[in-house]
Amino acid sequence: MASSEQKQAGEQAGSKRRPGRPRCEHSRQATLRSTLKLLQKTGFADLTIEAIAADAGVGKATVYRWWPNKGALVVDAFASSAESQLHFPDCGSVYGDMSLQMNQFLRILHSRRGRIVSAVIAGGQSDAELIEAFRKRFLRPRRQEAYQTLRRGIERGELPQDLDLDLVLDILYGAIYMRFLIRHADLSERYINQVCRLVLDGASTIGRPLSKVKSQLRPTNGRKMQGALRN
Amino acid sequence: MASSEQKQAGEQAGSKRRPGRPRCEHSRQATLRSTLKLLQKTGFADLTIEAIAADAGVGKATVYRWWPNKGALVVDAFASSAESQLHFPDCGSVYGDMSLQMNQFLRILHSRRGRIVSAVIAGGQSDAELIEAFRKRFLRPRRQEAYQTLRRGIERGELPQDLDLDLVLDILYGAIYMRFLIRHADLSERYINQVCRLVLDGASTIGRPLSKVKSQLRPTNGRKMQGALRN
Amino acid sequence: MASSEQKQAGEQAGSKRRPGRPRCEHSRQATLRSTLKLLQKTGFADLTIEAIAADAGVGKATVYRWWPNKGALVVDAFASSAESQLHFPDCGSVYGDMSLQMNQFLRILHSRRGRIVSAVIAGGQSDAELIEAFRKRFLRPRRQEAYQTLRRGIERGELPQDLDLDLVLDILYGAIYMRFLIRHADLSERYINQVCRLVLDGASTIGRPLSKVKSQLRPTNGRKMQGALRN
Amino acid sequence: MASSEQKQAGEQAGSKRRPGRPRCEHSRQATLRSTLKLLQKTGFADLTIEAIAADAGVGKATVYRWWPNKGALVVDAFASSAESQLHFPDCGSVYGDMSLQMNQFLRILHSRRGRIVSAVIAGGQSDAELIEAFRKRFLRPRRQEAYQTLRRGIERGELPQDLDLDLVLDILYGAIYMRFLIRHADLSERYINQVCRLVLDGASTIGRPLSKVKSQLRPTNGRKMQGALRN
DNA sequence: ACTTAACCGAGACGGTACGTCGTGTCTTGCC
DNA sequence: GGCAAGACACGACGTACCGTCTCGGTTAAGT
Repeated sequence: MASSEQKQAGEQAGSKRRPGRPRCEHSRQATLRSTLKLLQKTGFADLTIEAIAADAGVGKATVYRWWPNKGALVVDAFASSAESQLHFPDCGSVYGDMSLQMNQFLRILHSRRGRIVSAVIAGGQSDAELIEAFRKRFLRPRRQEAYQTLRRGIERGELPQDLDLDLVLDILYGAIYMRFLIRHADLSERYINQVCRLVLDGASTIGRPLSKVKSQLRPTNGRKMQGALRN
Repeated sequence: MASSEQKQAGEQAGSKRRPGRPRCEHSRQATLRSTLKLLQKTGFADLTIEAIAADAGVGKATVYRWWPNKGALVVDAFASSAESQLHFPDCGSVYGDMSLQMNQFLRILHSRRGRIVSAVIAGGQSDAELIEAFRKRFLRPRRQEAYQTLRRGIERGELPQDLDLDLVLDILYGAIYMRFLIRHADLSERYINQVCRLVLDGASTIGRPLSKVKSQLRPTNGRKMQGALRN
Repeated sequence: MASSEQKQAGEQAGSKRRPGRPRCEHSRQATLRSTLKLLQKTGFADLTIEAIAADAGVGKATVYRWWPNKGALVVDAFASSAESQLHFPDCGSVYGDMSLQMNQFLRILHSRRGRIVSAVIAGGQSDAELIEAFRKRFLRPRRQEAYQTLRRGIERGELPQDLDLDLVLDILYGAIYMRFLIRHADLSERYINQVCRLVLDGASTIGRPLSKVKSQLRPTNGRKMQGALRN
Repeated sequence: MASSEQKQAGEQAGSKRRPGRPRCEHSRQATLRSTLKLLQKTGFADLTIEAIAADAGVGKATVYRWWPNKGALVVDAFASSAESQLHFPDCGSVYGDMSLQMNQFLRILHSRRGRIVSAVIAGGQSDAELIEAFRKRFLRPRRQEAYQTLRRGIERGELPQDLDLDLVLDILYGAIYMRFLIRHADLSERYINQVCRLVLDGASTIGRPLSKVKSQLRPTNGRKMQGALRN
């Protein structure tokens, strides 16, 4: 994926311009633009290079020259659309910060960009580079900021010190992704707030990684485990 | 999707056989079997109906006669294979039952059939009928059982009476789906147990739907109003 | 072709009715009727057994039970439509009789049955039985009568005694078939009259078979042949 | 039909190449060659584009890009193979020239290419474009030459000046086509010579169009009005 | 009246070819 | 040498008929 980046890096490394006409920036952007546009209409599986090239007024060979396959192109297009960074405020409570942040995410999912997110995740199920790009360009940056939010909560004493941050964030966001992808129930602001409250409340008491917890991991008998529910 | 079911249901409803030669059950099962077999090798996008028909020794038209598209076929195959695999035991505690069931699910996801789950969800992002079939044939039946598990917990007093069951289940399973689909962190037994503990613990205290909290329909019930319950 | 005939003959030969339900005459006629109907719309190549069966409200297997292939069915249908025998008058001159007879034929070709004639000839190009049936059921009966017409002309002295009748008839009717099949020029009554006159005039002088003619068949030199044109 | 010709003509007319890769002449000829080859084995109805493409080592889409249907392809193949085969010589007499040319045609019909002629005429009975292509690519060019042959005969005085050339040619060739297509009698060299003699003899005396006969435009010519000329 | 056997309609079956579409590669002439 | 245009070999698509095969039901002759 993102082959254009690599090739440009190659140019700079040689410190000498390649001969011939340099690549046409206009074509590149038209291609990315058309990719996003069509992706919102048709989904990843039905997206065709042919249609993108036609829509962009670009030769098919030009597309293949710069992107090795559909996934790489979609990744590039997706990354180039990461326009407005999300705002992670500090409003004094983990619940407030997280629910605000998650509601921003919700609005993205409900916007036209949401179709692209689902398309990228869908495509990523059969294209390792595509899902990797999704993680690197979309998930990770957001998560870095979410870490800060949770750490502030720990400092404030709202959350235990040895909290497994990824655990909490996967639970929180997993609840969103689930309804977003499977669409079996309403993905509303209210739902997000409920998720937030339940998970953060659970985290505030027992959210530490099990490795540091004294109790058994897997009780040999379900009956005996009953009492262990409260750790 | 799942057209064979519907047509057969139609027969039974009319209580009178349709005229003409009845469908060949042998072909149906050979088709489903080949679908599963090939899906484990190639992934959803590269799976072709042509290959399925050839592998099953079945005419292509026969496949199209009973399944409108690749997705419906895959869902049918998946559902028919996974139907009797996931049990919700009663071992005396919500945590025990849920973590056991979720670990069963985990094993499916990690088996070769896991590819099928991700394929169906991926395909469903651009095919409404496909994701609907996934919900109807796979998600919903299991969820019915999960409701029972949670209700037993309520009866035992482990969970509050007015708990929003779907909320809890979406949080629990969302955490699994997230790591399964985005693959950014290890989807281990340990992870599942942690999720289970955190979420059920959170649920045991504050997981009631807000609407019921505000209306206070049944004040005689032993519910404890949380001070933190706002928004 | 015409397998139904053969089977019925078989019944009679055994002088004992076969057990079981006898064949349904209604289905047979509906099939033939639909064959003619569709043949007028689509031509031989595009005619399908499936469409015939559907149009006739008859099972496909019933068609195959009684006719081994499309050609045989078309032959039967064509033969069953040989309703009105042509009228071969005796009006005192070969020209008068033949032109009248050919004009009757012209009207058939221009009617809806004309499409069937062309379809049968077309189909006959890749189905020996079909063209044989055309000869036997359509061409031969007409030719028998045409022989009479020409023989009357010979008796009257209008045509030479040793005239090759088939030669003359093939020239006369060939001119019609050519324009009918290739459709490069108008196939009109006037054209037929012209053909008739030219050919019969030619026949009246030199139409004897060459075997009885003294002159060389193939002159070794074209120059010398010039005078031989008049025999 | 014959689309390649037209498109190439279009190029030349615009005197400017179309953009994009030009068509591959090698593929075109391989396709035509395979068409002829297979047509001699299987007949028109059983000929498949799929087999042609496979035999020619050509993509099926490439065939469809240049020929709209099987018929057009067959006509193109036939025309391109028969173009330089039929010569109208000038050996000093109409009879000599015509019989020689008709015998050349006879040899074609009796060769393996004869199957192609009958296939095209057969296909043309349910495909107007196919028979039109046959006329344009095969019949018309040859007829132009035949006109010359007959006109030479007129100049030499062998045939009357106001002879209807198409009438004579349709009678001559119709006799061939009839036996060729209906196959009810031997289509031999002897037959052709007989036809030739009879028809040309008939033409030499009365083959003028009736319209011109009645108007009597040029009474100086040595035409003998026939008493039998009525209707 | 009952059995028997062949008929019938409907339509599913394994196939084959259809004509279309998208893939990724290639060849042009222009820039 | 990049670029658009578009032809190319390839392969899967979803459809239409082929000729065969079950089905349940019908129709008569022979018991």
